[in-house]
Parts: sequence; structure tokens; C-alpha cells
Amino acid sequence: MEAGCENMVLNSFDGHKFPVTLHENGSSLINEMDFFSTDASQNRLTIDVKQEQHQQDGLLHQELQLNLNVGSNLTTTKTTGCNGGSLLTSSQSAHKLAMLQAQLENMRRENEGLRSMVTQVKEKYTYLQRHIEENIIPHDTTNGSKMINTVKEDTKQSLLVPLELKSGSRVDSPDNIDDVKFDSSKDGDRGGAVEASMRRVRVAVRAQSEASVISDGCQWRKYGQKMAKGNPCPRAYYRCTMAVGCPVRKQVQRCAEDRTVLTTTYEGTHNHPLPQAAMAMASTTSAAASTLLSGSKSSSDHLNHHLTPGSMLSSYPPHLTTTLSATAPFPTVTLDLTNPRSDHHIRPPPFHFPFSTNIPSINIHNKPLVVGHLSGQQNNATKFSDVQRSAQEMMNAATAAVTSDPHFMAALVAAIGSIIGSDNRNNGGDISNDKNDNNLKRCQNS
DNA sequence: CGAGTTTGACCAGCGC
DNA sequence: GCGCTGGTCAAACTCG
Ligand SMILES: [Zn+2]
Repeated sequence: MEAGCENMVLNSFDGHKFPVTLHENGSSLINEMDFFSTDASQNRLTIDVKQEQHQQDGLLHQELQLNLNVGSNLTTTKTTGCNGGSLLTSSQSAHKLAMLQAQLENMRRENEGLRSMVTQVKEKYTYLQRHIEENIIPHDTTNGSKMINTVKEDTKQSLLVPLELKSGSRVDSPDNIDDVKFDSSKDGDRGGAVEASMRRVRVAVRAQSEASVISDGCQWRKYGQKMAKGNPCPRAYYRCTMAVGCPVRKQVQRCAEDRTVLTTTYEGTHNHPLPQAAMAMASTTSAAASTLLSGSKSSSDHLNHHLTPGSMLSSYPPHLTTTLSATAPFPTVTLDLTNPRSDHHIRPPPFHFPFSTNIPSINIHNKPLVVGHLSGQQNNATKFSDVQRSAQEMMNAATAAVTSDPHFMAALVAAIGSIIGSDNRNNGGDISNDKNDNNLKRCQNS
């Protein structure tokens, strides 16, 4: 590099591509950030700033080309280049230089922030991958069956209520798209039923609440109540009554061990406009459903999606955990708003990232049904590893899909705020609160 | 009287 | 095939 020249800064660090390109028309394009690429040759993250000066029509033109890449092993080199600088007066040059330096300083700070974010995400990804390899995906097919049984037991002990709105559930109305999809199972279309059921996504919310339902701004009608096995508290079934034929349903049940913890599971997407108060929860469930859905469609492609969790999740309560259960056939996203310190002993050992951060942990549960079928049907090691791989892909895709969807994250924040707020307001909003409170007391006294 | 709840019955899936 | 379980229906009931 040529000493004495100025203003060419190259920042680069190993990591992942995150190109930001300034186009000729001045607009910038931020491409996808690939945190998960295994191609080391592509994992170079650089900031290229090229200052070009040239004369055209007697006027001096300056172009600033930016190529911002982000990575985790930042090094900064400063090179210089003199190209036509003599055409500028010293004052003009100094002014532009100062501006460019200010710009570069801003970019440098931005880069620092991004670098730390990338480092954090990379660490979490590594830890997650290790956890999956060690605890979820059995390495040794000879003892795979044993491990599967262990996982199955863990899942049984889970207090994350296993809600399975069956694919054969009956139809409410013909315009109910979701339920029409269900109904294909009754027509003997087993393959379609399996495919449809695989796409069922539920969003469960665990929250500590004195009331027996959490307020979500929607209008619900109770259509059933059952005693669930292993839980003295009944499970209540509600459907949305804000519009005729709305497919959204929810199930409410208390935890047997800690009856202050209420699990509410939502399924479906509203087919009608919602009041502001209901938007948070509704958008959470629908976004979760859509992201998981897209994740299952495009599989591991979602791993290549950029993650931008840090800034979005900074307002999360530190004890919030998000559980992504890929339990076949219905993946469930569980938002755990309870304090882990109070009920940790009654839940299966969750997978927590060992970092002190405001980003909520993502718990991955296994796929007991699919894996369970495996143990019975597929003793062949090759087939076994295939399904292992697909299971891992599915979980990876689902994880990436949920965590990378800004819509989902934003909705999550809103939903959590709504829930916490409603708790403080003693859960106003649902029609049946008084009676349900009585039910709760009955349950708690029993 | 309408809206919502209660509760026993019914149905389907699944495991044994 | 049978029993268990989860999910839903619908008649009876309650409440405002
Ligand atoms: Zn609705």
C-alpha cells in the first residue's frame, strides 16, 4: 500500500456474508446475511469503501462505493489511494474528507455493533447445533431406540400441554379454509391429511395468571371441557365468535404442578378484522403459523436467512423463553412467560443458551411421534440417518423461520406486552372471566 | 330471549 | 377388536 494517500478503508473479518451495495442511482441494497454458511471461502465479511474521483463535463464527480460485509473476526486495514486529488482545492478536499471520515466513523461503529451481534448469534448457533447433535439426534443407531424412548419420556413429562387439534376435526363453515384442509382426511385422502396436519401450527402461551383465561382481546365461546389425563384441572375449549366461521380455536388449561401457570394454545388464523387489543395475539399466532409453514416448505433454505434478533428482542423480559416444538404432526411454538426459577423443576430440562442476553432462548423439543415411528418401522441404519437428517432439517428450518421473521418477532413483543398488561389488569376483556375465575378457584382448591 | 356455559355423548386416532 | 384419550357436538341450562 502506498503511504501518504488517504481514505480507503478495508474492514474485513471472518464470518458470513452480509453485502451492502450502493448502486449507481444512490440506492442501497442489503442482501441476505448468511450466518450459517459452511463455505469458509465465502465467509469473508468486509467493508470496502472506494472513493473514485473523475472529471466529467468539466465538473468533478466523486463516487463513494460501499461494500459492507459483516463478520466476526474484524480486522481493519487502512490503505490509501490518490486519484485526482490535486484537482480539488485544499479546502474542498478537507471538507469532503471530513465528511467521508465522519461517514466512515459511523460505519465503523455500526460495524462494531453488527460484529458483536454476529458473534453472539454464531455462538448460539454453535451451541444449538451441539445440543441437537448430542441430545436430540442420536449418533449411534444401535442405541438410537433407547435415546428415542428417553426423549419420549421427557416429552410426556413436559408441561407444555400437548395440544393436537386433530386433522379430522369437523368443519364449521365451508369458507373455512383451514378446516376444509382438515376435512380431506375424512375423504380418504390420507396423504393429503398428513400433509395438511403437518402444516398445523399451534402457538401456546404459558403465563402465570390468577384468572383462568388470559385476555387477548378476542371474543371466545366455550364449546367443550374435558378432563385431561394427568391433570386434575380441566382443559377448556374455545372458539372465536367474532365472526361466523372463524377457524381460530384456543385451549386453556392449568398446569397440574403449578396451578398459577396457565397454558393457552391458539390455532388458526382469524378470517375477520380484529380490534386493536386482539391484534397482538392474533398476529403472533398467524405469523408463527406462517413462518413455521414456510420453514417446513423450504426446509433448510431458511437457514440461510439473515437473523436480526438482537435489536428487536431487546425489550423482552429476561425470563421469557420461546419453545419451538417440532412435535409431529403439529409443530408448536410455545411462549413461556413464566419465571423459570419458579417452575424449572417441573419442566423437562430446557435447552438454554449459556449467555446472558435479552434475546429469549429457543428451546427445541424433539419429534417424539416421528421418531417413535422410526423406532418401530425403520431399523435400517440408512433410512434412520435419512430421517434423522430430515428431522434435523425440519427443526433447523422451523427455528430459523421463526427467529428470522421480523413480523413474528414484532408480534411476539406486542403479544407479550399484551399478556403482561392484561395480567396487571386482572384479565379483563374476555366475556366469561367471572365464571372462569370460579372454575379456577375450584381447580385450585381441589 | 339471545348469548354463553355446562356436560354427557359421540367420533376418530392410536396403542395394545 | 377393544379400550383409552383428545376433540367436538348439541341439548339443557344459566344469566343479563
Ligand atoms: Zn376470529
